[in-house]
Amino acid sequence: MPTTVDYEQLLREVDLRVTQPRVAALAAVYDNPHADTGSLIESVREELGEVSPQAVYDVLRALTDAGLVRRIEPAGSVARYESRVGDNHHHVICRACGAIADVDCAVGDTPCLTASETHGFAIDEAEVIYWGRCPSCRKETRV
Amino acid sequence: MPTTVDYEQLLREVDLRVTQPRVAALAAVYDNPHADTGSLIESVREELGEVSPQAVYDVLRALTDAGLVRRIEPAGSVARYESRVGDNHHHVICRACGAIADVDCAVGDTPCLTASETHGFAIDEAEVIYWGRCPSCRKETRV
DNA sequence: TTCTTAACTTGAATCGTTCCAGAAAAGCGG
DNA sequence: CCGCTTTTCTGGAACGATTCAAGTTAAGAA
Repeated sequence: MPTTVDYEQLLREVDLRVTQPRVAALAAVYDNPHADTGSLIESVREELGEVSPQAVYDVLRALTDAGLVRRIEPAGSVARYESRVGDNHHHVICRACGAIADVDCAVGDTPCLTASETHGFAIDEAEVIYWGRCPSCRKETRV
Repeated sequence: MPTTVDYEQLLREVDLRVTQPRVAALAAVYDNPHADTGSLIESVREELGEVSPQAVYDVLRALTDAGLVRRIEPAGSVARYESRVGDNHHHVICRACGAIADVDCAVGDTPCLTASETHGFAIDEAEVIYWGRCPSCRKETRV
């Protein structure tokens, strides 16, 4: 579990000024995987008191641009953020409740990076989303 | 190239009433692959005259629910629709201009359907998006 | 044709997100 | 430690895609 000092270190490494909202937002993303912006705003507020939503939006954008966090936008959902970056993992999402879980690459490190026909595109990332139903939603349907 | 009769046939097959907006919207999706809702509304209006945006929204939802068209929502983009359904193909999207092209499955029919660790999820679809730069945007950068 | 149901119109509302101008704070050189 | 410069944060408003609600119209069955 990273400490405040670790978060400050991460920020400095990407030339971002160390501010309370940034440290708190970074910690919130680490503590709440796949959380949406609203949840993160709440987390930051629990830590620091009143903070404007726009500040959190700005911070998340800065963190995303710097590569410290990853923004994911599943269809039919609001933007979500996660702290795992650069390891080429994917996601499995429940159609019913929207729950998200991490899935490591099925085949080696960059499995789907090789499309059959690229139409001349220079591909730099393959994003994979597995759609299905999570365990608890499967139970509910059976009842 | 399907005709109006073909579209009517498709609608009847899924127990949807045949209406002018529906036929026009279905034709629009076939004629404009990966078009967003706004473009489809325009296409329908060129065909039928004044049609309310909500009608097109409703029609597209009905067509999507019926499985006649597929709705895709790339991150950072509005909803788009395509007529290719049920063939498990994927997409390559340009980060710069948002252009979308179809990509057939790299490995057989259901390549990525086998995640390494499913967390108990019942997976029914694997959605793959290849992110990169399209040929024309690559040219622009070089200049 | 007549009836029933589904579909369309009109109008407004919602919600996540972004933009703007001004105030505040952090970092840095002195 | 002090003041300056730059960046960030605040507060408010705006935006745009999508959805909701109520009433009217049209499609398909009897």
